[in-house]
Amino acid sequence: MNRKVRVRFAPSPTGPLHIGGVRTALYNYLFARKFNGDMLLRIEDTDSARFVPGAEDYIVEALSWLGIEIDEGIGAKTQGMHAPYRQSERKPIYRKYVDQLLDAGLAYIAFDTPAELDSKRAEIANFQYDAKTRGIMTNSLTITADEVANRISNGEQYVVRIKIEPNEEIKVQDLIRGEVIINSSVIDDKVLFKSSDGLPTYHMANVVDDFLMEISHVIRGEEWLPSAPLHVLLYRYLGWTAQMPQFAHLPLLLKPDGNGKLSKRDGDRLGFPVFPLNWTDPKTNETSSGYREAGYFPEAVVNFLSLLGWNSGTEQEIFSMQELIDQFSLERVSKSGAKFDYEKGKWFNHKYLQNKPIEEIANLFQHILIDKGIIEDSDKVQKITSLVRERAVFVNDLWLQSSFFFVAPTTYDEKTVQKRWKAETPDQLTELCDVLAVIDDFGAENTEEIVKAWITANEYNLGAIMNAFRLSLVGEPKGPHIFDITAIIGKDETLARIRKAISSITL
RNA sequence: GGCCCAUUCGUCUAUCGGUUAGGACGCCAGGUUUUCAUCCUGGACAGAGGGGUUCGACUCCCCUAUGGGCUACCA
Repeated sequence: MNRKVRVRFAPSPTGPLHIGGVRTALYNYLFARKFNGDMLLRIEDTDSARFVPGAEDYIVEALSWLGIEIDEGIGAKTQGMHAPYRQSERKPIYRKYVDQLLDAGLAYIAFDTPAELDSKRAEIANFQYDAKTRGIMTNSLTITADEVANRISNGEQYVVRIKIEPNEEIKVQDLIRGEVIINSSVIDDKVLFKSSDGLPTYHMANVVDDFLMEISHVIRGEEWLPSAPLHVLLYRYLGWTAQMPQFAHLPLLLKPDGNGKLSKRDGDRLGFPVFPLNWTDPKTNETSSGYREAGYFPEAVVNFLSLLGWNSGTEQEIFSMQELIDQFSLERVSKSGAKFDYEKGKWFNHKYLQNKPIEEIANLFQHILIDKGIIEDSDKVQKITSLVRERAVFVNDLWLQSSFFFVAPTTYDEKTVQKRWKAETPDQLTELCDVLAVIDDFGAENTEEIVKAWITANEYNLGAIMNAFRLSLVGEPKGPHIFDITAIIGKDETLARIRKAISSITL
């Protein structure tokens, strides 16, 4: 089939977009771009009870942050020819197709209340509303047309159910899994439409919209695989088999430990984000952390996610969005669920932090400094950044790695004092101050040369001097090359720190 | 319970009947270093089990086990 590739990401606005949803959106996007197709964003808000304010904006913002561009629908520059793209706003569209099924005898009206259904389920083990049981239920198949009309005109609520013929092998061609066959007897007469709000359910709305929006490929999570045969049937009942999209069901993202689908709880429990952006639940005020606020680069998140369930077949690990687009294929999506490995996610961010231009990283760091009330010229910030960035995973780590450049230590690491601060240390450091005080060129190389010559001349222990020196400057046994530090903080500050250490460290 | 999907190092994965089963994260060791980290080098670590098919199975088939998903007037 040679039709234009059109895919959609169709989340339900019931809360923040889960990271698994992000991956689904990403794969849709990569597929669309690869084949010069269209990426649509449609909001599936047919369940008015579960609507959460702000969720839709969140979805749009998250995709935008990640660089997943929407060509058509919600969040697109121009809405597109199939507007509206919010199912609640498409309400008038669906009724016609529901009636079409009803008129053809492929669906029927049912009056059973939720309470009645519950009691049936309690009464009959494994109760399923289907060919075997619909005869004992209250519906247009068991009561007269007059009574149906009567009940409706009396304002009684009803649903429309699909009438599934039993004992038929329904085949679903899945681009990732191959042919999946399900016997129609195990599918129940799903509700397609509810009179209470005049809206279709997911299954109906999904099929109707995918048809009307000319969707060519449905790429969605594996949790939809069991209902795919129902959708196939719906396309057939509606007479749209020829236009039916191709299906691809993605493997799920699993918990890092143990088993099961990755959930919000796991993030809280294991201490990593499962959402792209921070989110505050409008009802409970509960907040969930996001990758963006945790300091991730969107490119790193995209790269990380792209490899959770797909691989290029090469040994390449770092991919730009364009490289992903060029190399992506559904055939190379794996079939089994992928456990979410947060450590690897950090590794990706580390890589991106190293590979980005130093100016860009320094600029981000400068904003962090400003937030802390530290004003430094960008030249100096860039120098410091280049000294410490290789040890940072996130931009925020730069502060942890370099705060001593900006703020003199006020305490000295106890263990290091024990190990490095000897009885003779104060005298030696006082001597060091004298040596440093007369250096004109305080550049790293020159200072190092002079200090080392002094150490050699006096036959001091290099390690002993240097470690005490470091402790004075940093307060901890960490940090870059000592003379890179002294060069940046300058002679006066260096001397002040040594003197302060001498006066405050007592054995 | 029923139905569906899946199963290679701890994790993400390569392998599309013949390989010393490869890479990456993590882990361990060594090296670099005045410290910590980075980095470099090396190492340990895998085909769930049982039957077939085949000259030959990680690869194909079946069974079992295990894991996951679905089973709503939720998506």
